[in-house]
Amino acid sequence: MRADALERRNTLIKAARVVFADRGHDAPLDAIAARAGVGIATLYRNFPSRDELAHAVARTTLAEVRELAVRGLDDCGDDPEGAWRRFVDAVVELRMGALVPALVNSLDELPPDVRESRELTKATVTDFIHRLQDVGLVREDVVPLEIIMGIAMLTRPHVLMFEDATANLVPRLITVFLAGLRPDGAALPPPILPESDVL
Amino acid sequence: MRADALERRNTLIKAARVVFADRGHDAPLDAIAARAGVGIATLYRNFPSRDELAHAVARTTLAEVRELAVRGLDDCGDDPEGAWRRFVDAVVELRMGALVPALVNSLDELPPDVRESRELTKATVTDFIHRLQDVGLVREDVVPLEIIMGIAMLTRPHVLMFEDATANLVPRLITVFLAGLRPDGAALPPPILPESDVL
DNA sequence: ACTAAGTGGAGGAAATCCCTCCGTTCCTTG
DNA sequence: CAAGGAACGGAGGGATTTCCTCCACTTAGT
Repeated sequence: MRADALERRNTLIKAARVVFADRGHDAPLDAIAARAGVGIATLYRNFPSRDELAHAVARTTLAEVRELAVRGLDDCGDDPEGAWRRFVDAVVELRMGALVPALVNSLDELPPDVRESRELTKATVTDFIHRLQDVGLVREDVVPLEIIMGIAMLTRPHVLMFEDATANLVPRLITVFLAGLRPDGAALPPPILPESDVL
Repeated sequence: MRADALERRNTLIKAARVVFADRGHDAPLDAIAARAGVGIATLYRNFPSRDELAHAVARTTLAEVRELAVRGLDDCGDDPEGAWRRFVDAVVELRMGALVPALVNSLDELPPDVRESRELTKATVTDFIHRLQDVGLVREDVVPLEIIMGIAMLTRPHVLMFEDATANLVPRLITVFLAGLRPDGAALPPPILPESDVL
């Protein structure tokens, strides 16, 4: 494969991740090509179908999440609290909210390697959270899956819901959510949210 | 206005609320008419544009939320905890998640009465939450608006994201969120979430 | 029973999105 | 540095979805 072609391919995957995150799993493919600064044909040549593109995104994202969880587990000895916070922040940054449909909708036709990656990631994240529960940072009456789902729900595509406001809002909501996950209450960073006119 | 026509109009508003909640603010109007058991023409006769329909939904929903907040304030003396929980449950039931775009996207062209209703509801809910903060049920470092937004985010349309699983998931996530809002930690109902294959 | 208000849904118009095709560009290798 | 082929871009026809009008028919109300 030609070097520049490979680079474009990766650019496409990155663009797809952003566009999926911003506009949902159904975003027009043209928008992805445009964001990648690439012709629509290039997209189709690399990923004949939307699913294949989504799977490519899933592969890299799942790998990243897994790596984050591994690192989290490593850091658990020293500073579990920091490890947890860093993990969540990074996962939020990845905004896998829009990815869920691709991983769930057609569970059966999921390519084996993606499915495998999914299981692996799930297992590692579960380990990590169980560890946090052992240490007493996360309440016991919560299933790891729920935590992931909560983060996913809170980081789902906004579709211009509130534009600027959201930038500060989501991290705040995540923090509240995290506080709700603790056996004790946890402090919150000060609200940056402007007294907007929303609602 | 003829009696049966009025009834159909209300049916349409109810149907619109459900469909908007299920499929988002962009749901096809045909789907709404179908759910109301009514021809598409009837919808257009009553609501010439999508916005007018959305505004009608907003009017009734805002009024309901306001009434809930008023009741919450009333019950605050006896049983603030129960009042809060009942309020949240009811608001979750209303699923105003999908309504937000209609109230935010074109803030300027919002019909005066809707805008007014919005302000009124906002004020009452804010009062309610401030009261809860005074009583020590809700942490002080959170803005009422954020709470509403959190609930809205967690109750946004799922679009078949996980179907059954979600039914149990959302209330659980709300509970975690509420726990995160408390100065202390709060207990959680037991997880009903099946060990699904999701993610 | 009469009338006017109200209804349903077919179907053309419009918008969106998909995806192929082919002339052009630019890596790469010798 | 030139030749060959890999890779590109984007126009545009086709398919799909959604909109929304139009009019023959139905029904509430007096």
